[in-house]
Amino acid sequence: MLDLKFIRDNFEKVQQAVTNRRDGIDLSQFTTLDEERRGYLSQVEKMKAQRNAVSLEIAQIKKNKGDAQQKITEMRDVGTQIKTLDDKVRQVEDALFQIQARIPNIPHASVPVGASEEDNVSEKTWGEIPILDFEPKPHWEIAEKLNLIDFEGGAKVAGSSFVTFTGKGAKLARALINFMLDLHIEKHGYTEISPPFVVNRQTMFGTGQLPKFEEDLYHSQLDDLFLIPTAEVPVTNLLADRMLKAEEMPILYTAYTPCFRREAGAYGKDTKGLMRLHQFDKVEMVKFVDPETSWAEHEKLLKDAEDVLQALKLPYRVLNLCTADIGFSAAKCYDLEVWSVGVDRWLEVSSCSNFEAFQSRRANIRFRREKGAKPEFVHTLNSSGLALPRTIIAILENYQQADGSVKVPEVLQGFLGTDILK
RNA sequence: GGAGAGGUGGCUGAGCGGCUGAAAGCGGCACCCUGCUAAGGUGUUAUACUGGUAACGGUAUCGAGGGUUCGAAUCCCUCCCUCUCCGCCA
Repeated sequence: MLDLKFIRDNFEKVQQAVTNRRDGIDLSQFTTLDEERRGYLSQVEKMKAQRNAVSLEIAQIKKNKGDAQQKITEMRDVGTQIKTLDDKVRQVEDALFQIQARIPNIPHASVPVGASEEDNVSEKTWGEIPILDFEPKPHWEIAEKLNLIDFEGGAKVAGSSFVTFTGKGAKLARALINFMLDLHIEKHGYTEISPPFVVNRQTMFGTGQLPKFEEDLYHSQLDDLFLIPTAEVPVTNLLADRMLKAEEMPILYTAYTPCFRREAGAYGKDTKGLMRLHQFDKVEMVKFVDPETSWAEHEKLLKDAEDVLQALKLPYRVLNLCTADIGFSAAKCYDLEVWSVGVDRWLEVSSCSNFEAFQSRRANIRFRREKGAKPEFVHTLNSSGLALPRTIIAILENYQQADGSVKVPEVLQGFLGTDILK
């Protein structure tokens, strides 16, 4: 969320950002509402000041055993007027907030302006695309043949786009989770968090999923609780309403969680195999940093995510997402895409974003630069490190052998207890 | 699910319906004193919105939302959360 005063003072800039993002939000009411709000506010505050003053007088008069009836009657009227004006203020503020809460973050200057994902800029590629001397199979065929995944079982117990990992497939997922967590904890200095997989409305607001994207979330009406679409949500909000000390930052958290997404509007897309699921596993990294350092931390975060792919020896590229493609809350976002020979395309396995103060303002995560200084909002960042299903796709497809077996990436062999899946 | 206790500033913790934005302590900051170590003294120290170039004002905020009242941290109602005990269950 952007600061109200910032929007007021930089209205053109905000409008430009909205346009560049191809975000449909209509800002035309903002200025009117903002001015209306301040108008009512100054009116009602004057009346409250008067009421406060007269109330003191009444107290004095009563203390001296005088008759305050006249003033009390006057103030009774003022009180009623205050009540009506307060209602108006609230109404206007609600309307204003509806707009404010839906305004996306301002893209950083280094974000390419673009109209669609076509305009994302490839910053680098790493690794060699494997050349197979046989016709590569897609992962769903490999997985089914090796009994790693039960696609029908998932569909039966839950519905389409839910899968069940079985046997070595389940263990491969667990191996990946352990490998990634250990890497981030031991090599990259993150602290492991195992958060709730279910969160309340306020928490979803804090990271920006609400109010705009409610239809993408699984929701329990009875409790007004939501299944998390990413660990970013509970982990970032873990520090909501906190006042951090400058010296405790940066705070680095990593967490494994399942992620639940309704994928509304994506029906019929990527229905084969593991490409797009309603539930998937992911290891996430979250950072809370001093605003001065957040862009450097963003690059380091990207590196931490890349390390996973490099360790797995999977070829990938880094995209700098253009204005039309970055997420609502992000000021800048790199996507990591792995190449997979079976499906013959790039697959997104990580988004690495800097949110600057956009989330911390919503979740009220602050710090003091030094003792006695004014509180400021921290900057938050996060990156997948990585999402499992597409990583598994890439492993199965890129490591497949002519005989139908799959070699296990070296770094996973210890976790999986074997060097070949067959 | 049943019974009880409680939610106040960066933290701990007081607070008869009116001079309480909120005692006290801790912590922080500034200064002073102290010839060592340790300590001691004085002052100062919330946030947001809003008006103003500024100086400086105004308003709000004691879990949330309503209500009573001229006036609510303080009284009433509803809800949320935390803790303790009991029951049930991984």
